Amino acid sequence: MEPDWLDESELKTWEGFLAAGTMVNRLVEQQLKQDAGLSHPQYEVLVRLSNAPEGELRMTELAGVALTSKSGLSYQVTQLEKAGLVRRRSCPTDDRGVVAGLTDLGWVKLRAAAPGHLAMVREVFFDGLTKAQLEGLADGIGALVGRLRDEG
Amino acid sequence: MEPDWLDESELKTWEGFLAAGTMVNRLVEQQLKQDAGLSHPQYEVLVRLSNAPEGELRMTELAGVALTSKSGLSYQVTQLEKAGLVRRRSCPTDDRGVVAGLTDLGWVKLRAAAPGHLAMVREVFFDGLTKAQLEGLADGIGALVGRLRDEG
DNA sequence: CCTTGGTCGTTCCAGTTTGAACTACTGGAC
DNA sequence: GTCCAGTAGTTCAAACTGGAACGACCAAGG
Repeated sequence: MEPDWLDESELKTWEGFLAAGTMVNRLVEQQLKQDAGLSHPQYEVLVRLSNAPEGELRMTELAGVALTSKSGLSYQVTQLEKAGLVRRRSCPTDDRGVVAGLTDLGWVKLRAAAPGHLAMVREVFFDGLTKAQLEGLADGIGALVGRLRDEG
Repeated sequence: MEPDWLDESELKTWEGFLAAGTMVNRLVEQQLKQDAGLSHPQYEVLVRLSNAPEGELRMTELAGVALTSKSGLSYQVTQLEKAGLVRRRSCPTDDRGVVAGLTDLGWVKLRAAAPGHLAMVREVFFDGLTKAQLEGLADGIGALVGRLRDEG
């Protein structure tokens, strides 16, 4: 006997959720790579840092936002360091720790990349939605994220 | 002067959208790998094939659903072929073409993997949403997918 | 026929991702 | 002090990824 499978509407929602995530990511990725030479994860790192005091953050805090695994973050920060956009220094209060911080060039690069990125986000995400759809989507997403954050 | 940046609510929605996609994908991926030894893309291929007549589909049709690039699909099908779950044969009506089809073992594997996968999808996605939230989410996703499918 | 522009699928490559070690350190218990 | 379980971050191997280049084929026009 089959377990209760997804009904037609559920299936469409689930597949749509996966497809939308994939497609949106791909478009954003391409825009960033083309216009700024950054990958999406790299851009995310710059943004997180720019929102932190002094533009600095512990590695763990950076990874905690679930963009990638610890090792993935290590790799990306190394790339950004090679590009001169980010600098590592050891954490003064914990000798195990490392804090990554934006360099001047990092700030410049981020400011230069932001408008193009923003335009793409609007184009592929917000512009396609009515106000009501956006509200509904936001509500659902909020519920999802809240739940996922709890159960790990 | 700054371009019109996302307001607080928009930002939360956008970041949530990315985070939800990432987290859900990770959990599904882990479940499949652990319980069935399949990656999510591989499972997707099996599902698409199982929904096609005779359990067979042209490579292009498989790739068209935006799971991966052409080369990525080629790779995954090769992996599935090595595992004995999928078989390739040349397309009778087009000598360039290749049709991939489920083997008996492929059907068995898929049927065995489906319940666990379904349970995980319910757990991380549907169970966290009220009926109203699900409707809103479905509506928004539908709009997004419709729009993205058009503009490539 | 024979081009010619296009499609199909694979292969190659360089970049990226992941989990599993591994080292170095922390902070509490004793 | 000295354990010791746990955490921070890096490094490694193995897998996966997308794009570009490729050979094979189709199909429309002359």
